[in-house]
Amino acid sequence: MTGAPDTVAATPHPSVPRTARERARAEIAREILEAARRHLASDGAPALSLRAIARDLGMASSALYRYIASRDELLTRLIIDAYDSLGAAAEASEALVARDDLVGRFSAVCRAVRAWATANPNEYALIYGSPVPGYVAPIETIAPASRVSLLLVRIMVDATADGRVAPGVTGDAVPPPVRSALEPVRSILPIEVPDALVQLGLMVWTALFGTVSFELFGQLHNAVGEGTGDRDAFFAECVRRWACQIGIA
Amino acid sequence: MTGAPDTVAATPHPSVPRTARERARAEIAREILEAARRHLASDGAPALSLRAIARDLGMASSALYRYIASRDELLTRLIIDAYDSLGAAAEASEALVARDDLVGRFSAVCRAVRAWATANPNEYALIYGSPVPGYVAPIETIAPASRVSLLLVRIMVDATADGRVAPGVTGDAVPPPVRSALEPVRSILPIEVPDALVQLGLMVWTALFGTVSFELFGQLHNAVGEGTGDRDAFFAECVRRWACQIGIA
DNA sequence: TGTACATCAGTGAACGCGCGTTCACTGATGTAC
DNA sequence: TGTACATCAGTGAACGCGCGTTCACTGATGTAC
Repeated sequence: MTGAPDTVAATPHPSVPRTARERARAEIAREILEAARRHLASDGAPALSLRAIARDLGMASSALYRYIASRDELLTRLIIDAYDSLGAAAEASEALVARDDLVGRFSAVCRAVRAWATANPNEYALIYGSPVPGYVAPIETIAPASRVSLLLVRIMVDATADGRVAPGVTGDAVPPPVRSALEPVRSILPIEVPDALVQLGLMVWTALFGTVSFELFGQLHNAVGEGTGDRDAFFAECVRRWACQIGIA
Repeated sequence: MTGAPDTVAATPHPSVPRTARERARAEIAREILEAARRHLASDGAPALSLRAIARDLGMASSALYRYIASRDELLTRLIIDAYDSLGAAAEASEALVARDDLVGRFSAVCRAVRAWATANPNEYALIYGSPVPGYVAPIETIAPASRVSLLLVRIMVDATADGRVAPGVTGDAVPPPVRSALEPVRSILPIEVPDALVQLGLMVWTALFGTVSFELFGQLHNAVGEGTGDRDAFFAECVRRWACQIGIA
């Protein structure tokens, strides 16, 4: 693992591995992840089996250990992958909207989250469902996990900067104990953002994923219609009202 | 299973089994459920093992099949149990509050849900976490699953009946597609309850469990403080604002 | 009250399965002279 | 360009584990006469 940095830098394509062995290795590493994703998508995380992945790739199960340290490490990679995939989808949708259309940006994020979750239910369950007992997510997952919330945060920051937060929110104080609870988010925000907006932002963030989880995990049964477009209409109405609640509409 | 109804009705304690065999059977059935609950609480649903339960009770694993049909059936019983336990806790808390104190009743329900979930994280994950792949909840779970929502519904009905819903909610219409999506809940509600209140009620219900899930499943890490009382303060503030949102405060 | 028979809880062995991980090994690929 | 050695991907057998479920059986409890 000492390597030779300048040798690498001297090659025409520094990011592409040079030797045949390295190319093969990268390729197979990719195939392992792909197979793992396929199994995750079809059977869910609890049923993810290293032996099944090895079978898929036509190799001995022990060979996987040249590429991954353990099942937990593979799970971690899948978790990071899922967060990144969701984050990228949300960012792409949000980027299409004009910067000063705050409600549009907010709606785009919400819709993207729901669409991604619906398209990738097992990936969604992996990151937003019940934690696997005994598994602890390492630090590397934190950054990817924050991508969606960062988008929401930026919308609130922009709203504050442009003076477009409803007066009902700006003029709304928050008790001292709550202020202290909000410290972690506060610390990454400009002081101009009012406490109430931070609180409301957290509530809407939580409500967004709560709604998506309820829909995906079957909790809306007998509560919200399942006819054509019913769920879509309900969700759209939620989004509209959330935007009002954080005072950007 | 034909039985003799009048014989049973003639006994002094009709609900108590008569013969020694029946008493023993009921007792052991209870012990099995208790052991299952213990394992669920300590290791979580995915790790629940019939053999482990049998070991706990000092009996052969095959003997369990005199009491349960399969692992899935046991899971179903635990799910019903969990819903009932949560429902009973929420009902008990809510019952202590004066009927005309709508905000008090609402807060009591919210706090009870969070308290129960915190005290029984694996039970909570069983009913509100990611669904077990391949397991489908049978109809018997529906009624127990509705106990909490029924409490919330009653609060909204009472609020409507007493004319105590904020005018901002009463005078708020909802687009026709949303109306259609809300049909299932509407059908169990008096016509007087405004559409907007139904929508808002669903949103708050979803937000409540979304918040509890986020806290329990570790998603609030780096978002809401974990110092003494921080989470309590944040949750209390959420509850306060939810009450405003549904227009009862 | 006593006997003959039916019911049924519980046993223990077995089936058949799949899993994660380790280890000594082989043979191909890469490297230094 | 050619040879000697080091690296390392992949193999296949094995370890040790646990699981849900079935089945023929035994012996105690209950029932009918």
